[in-house]
Amino acid sequence: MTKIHVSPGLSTRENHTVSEPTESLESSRSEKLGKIEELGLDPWGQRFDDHQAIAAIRALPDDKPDGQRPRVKAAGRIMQRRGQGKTVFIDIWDWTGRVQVNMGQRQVGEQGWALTQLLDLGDLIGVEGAFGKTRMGEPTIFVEKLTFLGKSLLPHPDKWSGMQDIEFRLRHRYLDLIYNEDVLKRARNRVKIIRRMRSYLEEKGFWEVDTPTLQAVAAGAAARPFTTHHNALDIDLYLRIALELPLKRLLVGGLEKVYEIGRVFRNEGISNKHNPEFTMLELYQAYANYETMMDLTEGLIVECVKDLGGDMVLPFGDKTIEFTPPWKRQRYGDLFKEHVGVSIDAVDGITKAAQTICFPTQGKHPDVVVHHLFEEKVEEHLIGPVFVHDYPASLCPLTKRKRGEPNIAERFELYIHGMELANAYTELNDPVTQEATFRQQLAGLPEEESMAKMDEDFVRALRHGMPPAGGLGMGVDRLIMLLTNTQSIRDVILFPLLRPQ
RNA sequence: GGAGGCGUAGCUCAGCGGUAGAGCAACGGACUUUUAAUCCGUAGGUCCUGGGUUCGAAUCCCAGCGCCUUCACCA
Repeated sequence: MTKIHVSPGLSTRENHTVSEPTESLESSRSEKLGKIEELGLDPWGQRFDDHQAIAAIRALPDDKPDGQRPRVKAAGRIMQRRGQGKTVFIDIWDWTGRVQVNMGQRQVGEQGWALTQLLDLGDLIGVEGAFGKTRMGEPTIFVEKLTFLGKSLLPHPDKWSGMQDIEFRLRHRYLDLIYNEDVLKRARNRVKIIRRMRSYLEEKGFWEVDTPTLQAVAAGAAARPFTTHHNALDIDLYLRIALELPLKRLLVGGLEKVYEIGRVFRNEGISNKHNPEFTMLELYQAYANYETMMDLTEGLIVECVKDLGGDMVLPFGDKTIEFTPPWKRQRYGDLFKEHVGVSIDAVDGITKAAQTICFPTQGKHPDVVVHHLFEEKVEEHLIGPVFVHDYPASLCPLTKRKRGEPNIAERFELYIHGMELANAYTELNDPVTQEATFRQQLAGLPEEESMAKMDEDFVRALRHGMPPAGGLGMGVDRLIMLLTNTQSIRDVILFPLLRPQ
């Protein structure tokens, strides 16, 4: 991509090399790279041991008199440069912070000073020297030894305006991390949240397992899968759409508490709440039920919130979310009555309510109408966190029924800020019902149309006896959105899917 | 997939029918405590792509591509 022009009107200046006027920005940096080599230095750097985090250096006392100043060693990227004749001030940045360093001609030696002249914004350097303050009061590393650690051949974004263009940021996330502070902070918080999830589940006695991403049948959820192909076996395979069925097989195998935090792939639309690949937490606990899952879910998220800083009230957009436990637990039917104004089994009232929002009811199962009304009228009020539980059974055919209430399924969804964040059941462990329901769902649908897939092997596993169990699925990306006040899923996923350019 | 918006220098943006502009970055020069350093000088463009209208298009029109917003779809 480098443009190299040979212009006929070469410079008339003498005694030193002048860069070509038409030369690209990149090749002037390439020239400097050559000059760094001529100094006998490695323009791509070498191992640089025992450097300190910039934040740690900045925490050191900076008010000692010359001679008693702490010795420090740092590595980082050049963010700004202010020349002042025979001294130069450079801001270097690492993932903990930013600090000013000073190179004086006398202090860094002949080679160091020659190197200083070749430094560009974006280059990586290592510095060693004393840490103190300048006359202007700025904490500064006064460099005595300068080490070159890596050349940036391409110019970096504007030091002041940074990167604004969203597309540019997404396609150059590595620069976004450097130049937009929030991006690194959010990535950091994502790491913290997932780390705390793992440690919490470890404390509770769960095993983390890995189950296949490539599957012969993409089952466990109603979603369109991605297709791929295995050459040696000459078979089509699917990328998983859920973690559920392999994990439940492990329940059959005697693993009483298992979970997986893993990527699932759904070949569907993209929006600020949907990425084609996203991270799910699914966990299953033998001899438990959906109430066990409520306690566990609440504990898990509360611990994550604590770990982010301890404040139980977090901002989200123009609202705040109060995470202090215990969270509300409300029956689906009660919420429906409260916000729609009619009872969940009052068919006439429901039809009338549906008409007020112009939702056609003809030929529809009453519970389908009920759920549409729920989404329209109730969800927006669920700022929560709130566990909505005891769903109409027809909405969740693969869930165990409540004892003595055959029309109610033991399921909850956790709502926070109107968003469905987690979904949990008392798992159906009856293979006969499971298979019948599968078949009923598939009835009359051509293979391609149906998004719910029959997994014969899974039903066989159930026939060997799966313990009664509670199961939970949670959208990890969405949880991170809520806990980090992020409106778009693309900003909690480092590399969201973009159309190739 | 529908509707709307955006796409101009490496980055951030202005220009919206009459020679392509600014700040930062870059290049040459001055300056040993600056901090968005300053000062003097220089260079930098497929105005997203392709058509059309016009004497003349970055600008107006059409199509395409990409991104954003929103709706639809989505356990």
